[in-house]
Amino acid sequence: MRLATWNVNSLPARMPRVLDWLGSAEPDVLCLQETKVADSAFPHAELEGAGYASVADGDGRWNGVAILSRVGIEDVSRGLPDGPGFPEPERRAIAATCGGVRVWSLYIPNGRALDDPHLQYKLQWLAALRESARAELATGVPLALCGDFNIAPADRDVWDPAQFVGSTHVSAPERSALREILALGLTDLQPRALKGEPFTYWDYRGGNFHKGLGMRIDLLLLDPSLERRVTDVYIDRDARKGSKPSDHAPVVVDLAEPGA
DNA sequence: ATGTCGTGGACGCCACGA
Repeated sequence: MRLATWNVNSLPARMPRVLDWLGSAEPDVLCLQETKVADSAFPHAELEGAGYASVADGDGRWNGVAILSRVGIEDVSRGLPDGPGFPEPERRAIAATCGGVRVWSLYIPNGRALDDPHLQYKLQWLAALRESARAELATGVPLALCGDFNIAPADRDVWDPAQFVGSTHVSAPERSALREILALGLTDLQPRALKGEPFTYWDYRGGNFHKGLGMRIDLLLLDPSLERRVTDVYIDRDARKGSKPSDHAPVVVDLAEPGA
């Protein structure tokens, strides 16, 4: 099974690129974030035409998550149980069982600045995610948490750690909240570094992509049963190139059949 | 470290979020 995650920064704006990518990468399951589309306008039919069933949770201008699958989508759940709001709950989590894997598509709050209330919201959100992950692991169904975590797990996951002192995405509380999730027994898959950089996100501004000024903030967290099945993990850096790209690249994992 | 995006409201630009 090929499983991928991609923050598309507006699905309506990115449909040509997404359809293109589905055709070339042929993922079995694709988690999307920042779809920025209301459920009533979600392009289910167009994706069905490309061979993918889809489920979504979005309310328009901001946020929005979805899961696309060609290996089934069952037991869909929207939102993060007991998650915080800002002030109301936002569309940042959807889960479904696809091909025997419990897949979560997650868009963790940005945090904005270390002294911003949004950072506390982010930490509360991660704590609620940890409790959801704990409950999911207890079911025994293979679990994959996929998405834009808005956290660079280690210093090597940003282009220059010195530039990030005092910023979100690298702070001790954020990294510690992520470590607490991993401590439940999940592995942060390390993608093959293409062109020597492990990044998944490059700001649109300043030609950052071409200068290699990126971050690894899009993560695949797998439980041990899935981690044992991994045959490859990579970032599709080419998807960040060309006309009207997202500012994120897809992260892809290939899983051998269970017991293979 | 920002020179860019995407969205939507009231426009032919601005505010906001990232």
